[in-house]
Amino acid sequence: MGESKLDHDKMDIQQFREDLLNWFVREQRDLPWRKDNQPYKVWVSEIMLQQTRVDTVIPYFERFMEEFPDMEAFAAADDESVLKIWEGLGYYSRVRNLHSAVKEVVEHYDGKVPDTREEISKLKGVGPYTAGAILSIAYGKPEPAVDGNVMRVLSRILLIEEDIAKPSTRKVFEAAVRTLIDPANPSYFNQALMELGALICTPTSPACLLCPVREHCKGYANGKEQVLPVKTRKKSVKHLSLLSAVLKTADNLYLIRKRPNEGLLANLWEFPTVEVATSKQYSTQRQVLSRYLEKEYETNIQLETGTFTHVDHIFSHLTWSMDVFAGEISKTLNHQDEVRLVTQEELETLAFPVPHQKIWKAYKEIYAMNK
DNA sequence: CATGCGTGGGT
DNA sequence: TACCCAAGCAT
Repeated sequence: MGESKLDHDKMDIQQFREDLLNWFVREQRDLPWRKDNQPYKVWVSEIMLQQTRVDTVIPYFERFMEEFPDMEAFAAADDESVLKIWEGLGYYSRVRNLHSAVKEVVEHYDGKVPDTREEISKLKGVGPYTAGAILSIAYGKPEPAVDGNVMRVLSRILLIEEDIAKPSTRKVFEAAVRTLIDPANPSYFNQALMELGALICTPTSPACLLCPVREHCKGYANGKEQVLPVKTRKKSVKHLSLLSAVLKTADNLYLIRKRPNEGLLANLWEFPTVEVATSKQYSTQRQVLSRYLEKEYETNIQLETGTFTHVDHIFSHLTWSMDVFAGEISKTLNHQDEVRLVTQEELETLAFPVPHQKIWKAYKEIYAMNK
């Protein structure tokens, strides 16, 4: 008597919270964005961490906070600096949206990050996960922050077999978190679930024997920890062949152009590049590229006979196979927004996608112009 | 709801 | 090699 199912679950939930949070207090990693809970820092770190590993983010976060220590500093930054500090981190629309949203907060929220889901969700780039993360970590609010870690961890603990690849499934886990979350410390609860997913309850071969909440785990109890979460995989990637050129004038200026302001690698700079149907012989490639460049830039261009490098790059949804020529431009051209002739030093202040960084690195090594 | 959007690491 | 994965969001 008095041992209703609800009472039993309540007891279990309290023990679960205690075991989880004790583990987190003991084992959490020392990360630069955990030094304090300033909303701005939490916000920046959460945007950087979207689909991105902790080890990758750390140096970016340090540089970011050094250059833009507060929202006012970041709001005042120019677009090129904003893109440059994100160079190599990927998903570049994140920083464009963050810049826009921080300016919005500085100008229309009196410099204070909103503390309700309703208001914070209006900011560009702040979706359901990021809203919950900021609200719980910076403001201590009992809001779910459901990311891939949380879905994996809770699918095992609660033995939830819904397909986590489906967008609608997130709601199931948000409901679960609302039941489980520790009202006394929502910040640690949410972070602990994610930390557990990163350190113990990993995608492959979870370390169940080291798990602080193994006794609460239905997946483990049923021998299903290896088959959870259920996740359907997606489509194959498309392969593209590209020809690219590093073009230099007689007075050592390089031709670069800005990519379109939306879509893949939006607003980043690149060496002139053209897509071709298939990879062909160098002589044919050289002809195709030469014709393209002369038509595009209406200037005389002399390409070297063979390519100086080949770059393969794998994106999440497509691959580039790039053959790259070096060449000379015989005439200068008018400066435009999208096309520029720049010195080596100027070039290196601008943001390039990784494959073009590889091209530039190979070019400098081959033409012995390091330093 | 499905798709596009980066990059680097792991097996 | 060829996947799969990582603190998602906008459209």
